[in-house]
Amino acid sequence: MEGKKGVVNSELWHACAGPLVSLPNVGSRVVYFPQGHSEQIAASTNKEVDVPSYPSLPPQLICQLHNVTMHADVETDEVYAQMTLQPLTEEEQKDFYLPADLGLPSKQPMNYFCKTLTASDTSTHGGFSVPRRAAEKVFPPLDYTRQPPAQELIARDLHENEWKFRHIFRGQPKRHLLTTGWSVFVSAKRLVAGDSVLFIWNEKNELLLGVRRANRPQTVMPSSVISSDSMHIGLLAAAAHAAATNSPFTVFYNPRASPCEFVIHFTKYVKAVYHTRMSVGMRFRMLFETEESTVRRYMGTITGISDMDSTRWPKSNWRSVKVGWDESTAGERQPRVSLWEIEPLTTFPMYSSPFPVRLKRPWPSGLPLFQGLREDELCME
Amino acid sequence: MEGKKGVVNSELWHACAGPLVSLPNVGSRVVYFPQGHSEQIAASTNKEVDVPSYPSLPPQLICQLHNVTMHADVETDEVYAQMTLQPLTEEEQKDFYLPADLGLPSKQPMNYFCKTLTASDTSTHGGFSVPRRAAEKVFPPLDYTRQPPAQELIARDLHENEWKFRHIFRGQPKRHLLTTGWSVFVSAKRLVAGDSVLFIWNEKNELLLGVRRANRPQTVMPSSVISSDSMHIGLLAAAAHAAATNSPFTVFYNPRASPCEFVIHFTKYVKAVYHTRMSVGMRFRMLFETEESTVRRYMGTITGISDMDSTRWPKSNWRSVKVGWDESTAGERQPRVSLWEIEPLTTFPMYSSPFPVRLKRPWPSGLPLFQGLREDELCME
DNA sequence: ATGTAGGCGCTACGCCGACAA
DNA sequence: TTGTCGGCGTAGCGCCTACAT
Repeated sequence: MEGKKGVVNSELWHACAGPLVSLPNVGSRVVYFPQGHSEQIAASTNKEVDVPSYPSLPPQLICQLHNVTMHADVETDEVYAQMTLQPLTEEEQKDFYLPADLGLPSKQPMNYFCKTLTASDTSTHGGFSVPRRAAEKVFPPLDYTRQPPAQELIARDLHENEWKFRHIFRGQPKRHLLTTGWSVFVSAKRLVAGDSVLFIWNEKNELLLGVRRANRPQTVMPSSVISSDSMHIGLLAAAAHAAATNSPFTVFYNPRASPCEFVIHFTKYVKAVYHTRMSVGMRFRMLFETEESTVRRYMGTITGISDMDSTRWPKSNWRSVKVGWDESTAGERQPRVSLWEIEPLTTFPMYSSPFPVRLKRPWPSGLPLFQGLREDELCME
Repeated sequence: MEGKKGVVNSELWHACAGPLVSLPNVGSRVVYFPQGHSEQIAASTNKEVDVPSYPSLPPQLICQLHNVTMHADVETDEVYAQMTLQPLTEEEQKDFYLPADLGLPSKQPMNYFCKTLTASDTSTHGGFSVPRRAAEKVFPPLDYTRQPPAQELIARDLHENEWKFRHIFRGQPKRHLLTTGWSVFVSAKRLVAGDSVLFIWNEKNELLLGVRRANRPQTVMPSSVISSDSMHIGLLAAAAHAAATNSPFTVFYNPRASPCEFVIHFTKYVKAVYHTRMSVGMRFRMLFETEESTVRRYMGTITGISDMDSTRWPKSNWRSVKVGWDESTAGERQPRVSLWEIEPLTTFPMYSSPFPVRLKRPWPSGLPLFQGLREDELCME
C-alpha cells in the first residue's frame, strides 16, 4: 500500500473524504474543468480574483488520467488527491475503448463510524465517549467477564502513526469510553469541539483512525508563497500549455475544501450533457453529505440554464444550471449546479435508450465540445 | 501603523527579517527577476521543476513599485512582504526622475535583542534565561529595592497579541529570568530549542516580541492546493502578462525562505552591472547574517562569470558570478552570487567617476537590457 | 443512550537555588 | 555570565461516578 512516500491508505482516505467523493480510475478518460479548478483555488485562498481570460483554453479538456495518488496534509490531516492528466488529441478522442468507469460514489468502509466531538470529548477533563453501536461494530469485542471490561486499542492514522487508547466499558449506566491516550491524540491533532473523528475496522483486522475538521469559516491559506492571482494564472497557463502540446499536467483536488469536483468521469459527463433532457421547470434531486457522514437527497427545481461566466467561460457546462431548493434552509446549498451533479425526476427511461436523445435546448447548436468525435461513437453501457 | 488588516509593525517585521533585508520604497524603480522568484518558489516547495521556458519573458523587468506591505503568517509568524510591481514601458524607462533609493540595509531597532533558545529555555522545567546586557538594554528597569526585584512585562507580537511575562532578577549568582507566562508563549508559538526570540523596546516605550524559527531542513509546503509546476508557470505567466500589458502584478517575497532577493533597487542594479568592473580572479567581500543576528563579511574570489541557466535564462545577470569562498566551512554559502550582492575589493574609486566604466567582458556586446535607455542618462548620485 | 459536572488522586509543570562550564 | 540539574509545592490533568436530558 505504501509504495510511494506520502501515499496514504485508500480506505481511510475515502472515509475521510466522505461518501460522495469518488476518484476516477487510472487510465480512464476524464473531463477537466479549469473553471472549476479556479473555483477551488478561490475557495482555498478566500480570494476572488480578476484574472485575464484565456481564450485559447477551452472550458473543458478531455484527458486521460495517468495517475492518481491520495495524500494527507502533514499538519492538518486534510485529504487531497494528486492527479496527472494528459489532454487527448482529436485522434485519440476518436480512437478509444472506454472502460466502463462511471465513478460511482466510492463504497465507504463496512465497519466504521464517524463522530462529531462534543465539548466533553475535547476538554481536558475527561476522555472520549464512544457511541454504543459504534463501539460494538468497529472495536474488537471486550471480555465482559472482566470487571470492568477493558482493552488497549491501537489505531493507525493517515501518516502511519500509531495511537494507543484504553477502551473501557463502565459507568452507570454502562458506556464505552476511550480514556488513557485520548487527550494526547486530541492535542496532537489539535482537535476542537465540532471536529470529527472516524474509526475503521478493516478486513485485515486493523484499526484505522481519521480526522475531519469542522468547516472553519476562514481557512486562511498561507498565501505567503505566491499571489492568488499567480495561482489562477498558473493553473490556466499550465492547462493551456498541456492542451496545446498534449503533454501531462498535474492538479491537486481537495474534496473537502469546496464543493467543486472539477475532474469528472468522461462517461458521466457525456451522459449528463448529451443523453439527458434538462429544461427550466424540471424537478430534480441531488445528493448531499449529512453531518453524520451519510448521504441524503435534496430536491429542487431548475430555474434557468445559462453560462455562469459568459465572458470568461462562454458555453461552458460548469454550473450552467440555476436551481431553487425545496428546503430553503438558508443559502447553504449552491444556487448553481452542473448537469452531472443532478438527477432529473422523470418517468421515462433515460439511459437504456439505444437512441441517445440529443439535448435540444438551451444549448446553442453546434456546441464545439468534441471536435471530431461523433456522438454515436460513444460507448454507453 | 495598522491601516490595513494583516499589515504588521514595520520595526518588528524588519527585526524578524534580519539585518540584511531591505524593502524598496513605494514609488521607486526596481528590477524584478523571474528567475530569482522561481528559485524562491523552488525553495519553498522543495521541488525543482522543469517548466517550459518563456522566451517572451525577459530575464529581468524594470518596474515601478506601487505598493509594499509587510505581513506575517498567522500560523508560523513567518514574515513576508507583498509587493505590487508595474513593468515600465520603454517610454517610461526613459522619462524618469530617480529618487535616490539605494536600499541600504534597513536600520535595525536600537534597543533590541535576539536570543537563540536553549534546551532549558524551551523545556517545561523552567523559564527563560535573559542575557544580562539584553535585559538591561531592552526591559524597563527593575526596582532593585524590592527583594527580589520583579515586574510584569507585556509584549506585543506581530499579530497584535499581547503576552504577559513575570520578569524577575534572582538566583545565585543573580540573573534575569522570565518565569510565569513564558511556557504558554513557547507552546502557543510552538518554539523548540534552536529557534530564536527577539524583544524590542521602541521609542514609544512599547515592548515588541518576535520569533525566528531555526532553518528546519524541510519546510514542507502544504502543496495540496496547486502543483509546484503550476506555481512556477503561474509566476512566469503572470510576469509575462504584466510585461506585455504594462499592468501591475503582485509577488510575495519571503526573506527567510531562501537567500534570493529577487526584487532589487534599480540604482543598485545599474551600479553593479554597468559601473563596476568584475573579472575572474577578482577578490570581493559579501555580507552575511550571523547566528546572533548581526552582519559579518566573508571574503572570496571570483572564479567565473557565466549564465546560470543558459537555456532558460540566457544573458541573465541573476547569479552570474561563480565564486570561491576563503573560509570553506562546508558548502553553506552559495557557489553563485549576483553582481549586486558583492563588493569588489579594488583600490581605485568606482562610484565617483564621472565616466562610468562599461563592463567589458564577459557580457556579450549590446546586451539588451534597457532598450531605449542610454546609459549616460542614468542619474547616479 | 450520552453529555456534563463534582469529587479527588497524582502526575508533571514550573519556581527555586546549587552547581559548573 | 548562563546552561542544566535536584529539590519541592501545587495547579490541573484525567479517572471515576452521579445526574440530567
